[in-house]
Amino acid sequence: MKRKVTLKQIARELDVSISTVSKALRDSKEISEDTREKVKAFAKLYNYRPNNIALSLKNRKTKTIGIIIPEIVHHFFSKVIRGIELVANKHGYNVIVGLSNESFDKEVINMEMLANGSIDGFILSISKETLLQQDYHHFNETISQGMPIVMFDRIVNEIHCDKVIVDDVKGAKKAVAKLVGNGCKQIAIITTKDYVSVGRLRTQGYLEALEEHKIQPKASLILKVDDKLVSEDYLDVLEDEIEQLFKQNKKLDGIFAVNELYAITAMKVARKFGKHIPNDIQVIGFTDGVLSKHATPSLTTVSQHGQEIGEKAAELLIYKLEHEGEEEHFQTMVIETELIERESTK
Amino acid sequence: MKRKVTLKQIARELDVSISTVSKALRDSKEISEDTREKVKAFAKLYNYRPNNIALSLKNRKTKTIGIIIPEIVHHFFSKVIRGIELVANKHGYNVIVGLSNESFDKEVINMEMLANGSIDGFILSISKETLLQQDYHHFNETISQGMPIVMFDRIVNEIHCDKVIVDDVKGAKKAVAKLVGNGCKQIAIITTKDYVSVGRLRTQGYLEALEEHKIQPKASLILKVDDKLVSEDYLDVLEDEIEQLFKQNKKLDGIFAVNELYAITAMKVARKFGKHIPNDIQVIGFTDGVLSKHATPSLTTVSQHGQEIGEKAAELLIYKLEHEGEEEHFQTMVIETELIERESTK
DNA sequence: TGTTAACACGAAAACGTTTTCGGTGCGGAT
DNA sequence: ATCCGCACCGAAAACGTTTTCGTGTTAACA
Repeated sequence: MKRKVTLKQIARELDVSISTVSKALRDSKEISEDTREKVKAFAKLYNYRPNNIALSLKNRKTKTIGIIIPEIVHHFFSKVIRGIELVANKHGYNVIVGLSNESFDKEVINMEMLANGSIDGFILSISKETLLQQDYHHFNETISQGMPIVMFDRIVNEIHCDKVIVDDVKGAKKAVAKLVGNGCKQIAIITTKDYVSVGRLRTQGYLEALEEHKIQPKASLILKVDDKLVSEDYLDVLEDEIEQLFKQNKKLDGIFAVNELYAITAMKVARKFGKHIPNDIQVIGFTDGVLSKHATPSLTTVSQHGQEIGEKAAELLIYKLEHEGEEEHFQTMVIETELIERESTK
Repeated sequence: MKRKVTLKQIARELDVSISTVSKALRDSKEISEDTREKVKAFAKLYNYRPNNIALSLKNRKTKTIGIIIPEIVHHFFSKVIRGIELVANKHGYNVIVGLSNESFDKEVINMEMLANGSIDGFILSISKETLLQQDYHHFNETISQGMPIVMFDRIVNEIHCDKVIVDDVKGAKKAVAKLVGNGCKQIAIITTKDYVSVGRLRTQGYLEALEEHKIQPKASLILKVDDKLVSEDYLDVLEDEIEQLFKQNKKLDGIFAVNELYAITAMKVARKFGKHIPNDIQVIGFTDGVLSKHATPSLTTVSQHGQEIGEKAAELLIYKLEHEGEEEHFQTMVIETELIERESTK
């Protein structure tokens, strides 16, 4: 077991000073051709690589980006990570991920752990619990310490930082307009409780679309599920609630669901009620997921372009990191959604 | 913007030495009650937190685990990460992830980037390209530098390190035995080309199960797809190949697929051929995926317990890290698979 | 011969910690 | 008066770099 070789060891072996070795390796003109060659040869032989930690300490830059997300077993979030990793790597950065698991405490702890020198900046999506408690002190504190943050998807306006979001309202409008255009008269929405920003925005889009098409919204067509139900364990409860929706609206012929699972479950319920998709009832989901593509029938969906979100977020952050000291100016980037038409609509 | 406060600043403000501050904060008996209180109060006021990088440099430990996986947009891998993160955090470790994207070069580059001091050890799953080229020098090099590695899922026996795997052979046998037990006479396997270890092992399990039940394997029942086809873009090609399988075996009544996508696609093809699942043909997949659960019909599958794999891998690694110097002894941990029965089998 | 400039290299500081090893001052014992 | 021990604190090294500044040697030049 040969430990990693350091400048000091090379210096000792070659009987020169540490500075000479360092300079030689960095091709400084100060060092004679002769010693430069000698040092380089030796370094190559022993496979010398500068120690990242020492460099980080010296430069006060870690070349590392911290990611905090609520959950990683999730198609959307993993796509975002992929996007971040892609451009981070291209710029010589690494990514270190922390999972909040939708918990406020874990979010805070994770951020504190990373903020003490381990990373140069954050890219994050806020946990549900944090959104619920509306306690954002940890974001403000890290920002005030000079550490830039980029938020994506689940954001809050109060925080002064760069943001990358999807136009949830517009995406939802597109979907609902599609249903209307396809002849649906009774369009329901299956959404989450209001405190999660994206649920609220998509509901807003639903309402706006109805209004634009002069359709009176009906309370019975708006199903707000507790979003613990996304966690796959409460599937039965979710199914029950959707069944109620069907029973209360016999003439239901269109469903817009704010996520993939709700949509898939709605299709399952529809089938149970003997309704044919898309002839009797049409369904549109909202997500980047893998379920939509491979379900039967495959699901028409509003794609969020998770990877692109990640890429943009990383670009914004890295720009901030490499242009420090310039006047602060935060932007909110909106990624266009795309309606991907599949078999669940006409 | 107030930068993070350091020991030196506290020392200057309080007119004591750096050492005194450090000791006071760590409750050293060397420092008088008085100054201890004073220092602590000041530190608390300015929200002092020791700089991780400096600590890492001093201790030559980063308390960080490097993960290298081929792909993150993948249910199995993200579950593994979740497991790793869980126990890592419990022990005060962070995780930093690198994606090889199934490329040998990216795997090497990522490892080199992290091995220079950024992390204490690796948890990784080998990329397909690496398995194909059988070039494992980067693993051996990092190990010989004293950095422990734990491999999971896709491993090679040549490398001397801890490993966490699923009993692919046994899992496959369970699945095929189930099909046999359910009365299937013509059981096909849809698998990958041989160089990916898991595909090979699962095929082996398939063959062993047949043998145990005195069934002659037939070459036409073994479909080896190029595994670029998992990438969702070659779906049509995959579908074609499976159609050929159906055409060549009119009496096909059981399918064992080595991953979720193959299984789902097989069900799609079956439906196209007018076969009813599970009455005419039964299907079993191999994975932890989300598709299986929500497909119609839902898919009977061999679960790999990805999260548990991650947890065990992290435990192995952390044990190694915290018991350095003890005699080397590598173990290979086998996580039991579980056959989850759903609607695609009788 | 004395001055200067170029060249080649080393010492040391700095990044932020922790820890070892010495102090200093003081009270009590001899 | 001398010595010892104790309580309290600081200097300095160490982790591995990079970089600034200084210094010695040599050759060129007046």
